[in-house]
Amino acid sequence: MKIGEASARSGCHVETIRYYERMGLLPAPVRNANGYREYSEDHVCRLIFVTRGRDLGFSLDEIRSLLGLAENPALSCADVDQLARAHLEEIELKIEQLNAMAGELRRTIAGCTGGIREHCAILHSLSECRPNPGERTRVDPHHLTD
Amino acid sequence: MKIGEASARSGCHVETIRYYERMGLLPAPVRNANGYREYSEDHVCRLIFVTRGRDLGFSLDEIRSLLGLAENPALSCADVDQLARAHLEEIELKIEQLNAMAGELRRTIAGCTGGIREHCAILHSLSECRPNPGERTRVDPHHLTD
DNA sequence: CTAAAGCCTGTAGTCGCTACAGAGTCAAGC
DNA sequence: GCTTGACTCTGTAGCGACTACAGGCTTTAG
Repeated sequence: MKIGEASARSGCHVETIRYYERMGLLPAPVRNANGYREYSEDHVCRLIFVTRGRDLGFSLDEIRSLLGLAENPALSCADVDQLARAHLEEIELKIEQLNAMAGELRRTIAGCTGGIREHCAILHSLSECRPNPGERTRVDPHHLTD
Repeated sequence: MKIGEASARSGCHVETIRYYERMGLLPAPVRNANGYREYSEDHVCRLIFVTRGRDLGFSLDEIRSLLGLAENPALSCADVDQLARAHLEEIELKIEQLNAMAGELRRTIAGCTGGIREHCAILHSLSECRPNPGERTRVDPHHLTD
């Protein structure tokens, strides 16, 4: 099948498929006479593997590891398990941080009367000068969804 | 004060301070004879404003808006409020998605016996070929903290 | 036969920084 | 006075995971 069909079957944009090939996550398919990529079922399965890993929040690097593990039957499942556990911890941390952010936002919104600017709790809370705040953690607000 | 002190006072890396200036989030400070930037208390406050907005998950663009609102006393608090509410919704969505991810990871981890590869639930769950999966959402797993 | 859709390569843009390179400046110690 | 190291400057390139072109080819549908 051509890249368009592989895209439809895997749910992966064509540009992303070519990107994964460049990144070494997808083996380069054979080309037919006109130079078009010709994909097999295996490619689609692999694309789904990658896509599904991304959905679970794994980085491409982690997925590369998972693919390596999946293709080396001599290795034990424990490696995979450990990767997943580490990843779960990261996600849990992130949820915690987001909950903290949401709580703070709710508080500041609750303090806002929707009226006069001088009393706006949000701007006030943002403007508050904290001397020597020290190290802070920060959560990336972007790319909520594709 | 020089950029190093502004950095210490605001908790913002020096490179980030210069970056915010380039991005128009921080007014360019005066320069003294040697060309060094000379910051005022106001600059530090503004840096803290930006930093705090980032901590709450606002994008630099949103912070630019907030700064505009904060500096235009004619505008009502309602604009600020709306921005914050929209942002809160995004965060709540993100938490939901992360919870779903965590749940799925926990399930696959629970199914893993830690033993023989053929029975590894994680690899199996990733490999599962789903025909025509349709549109999926995806959460960026990166930049948990700085 | 023609127009649109699909495919190709290569490169640049996104976001919010971070990390250099290569140069100048300044304060402290010898 | 001289050296050393810390600080500052500008400018540019890199990160991750794509996305979006430009400019050209091929295939397909009407």
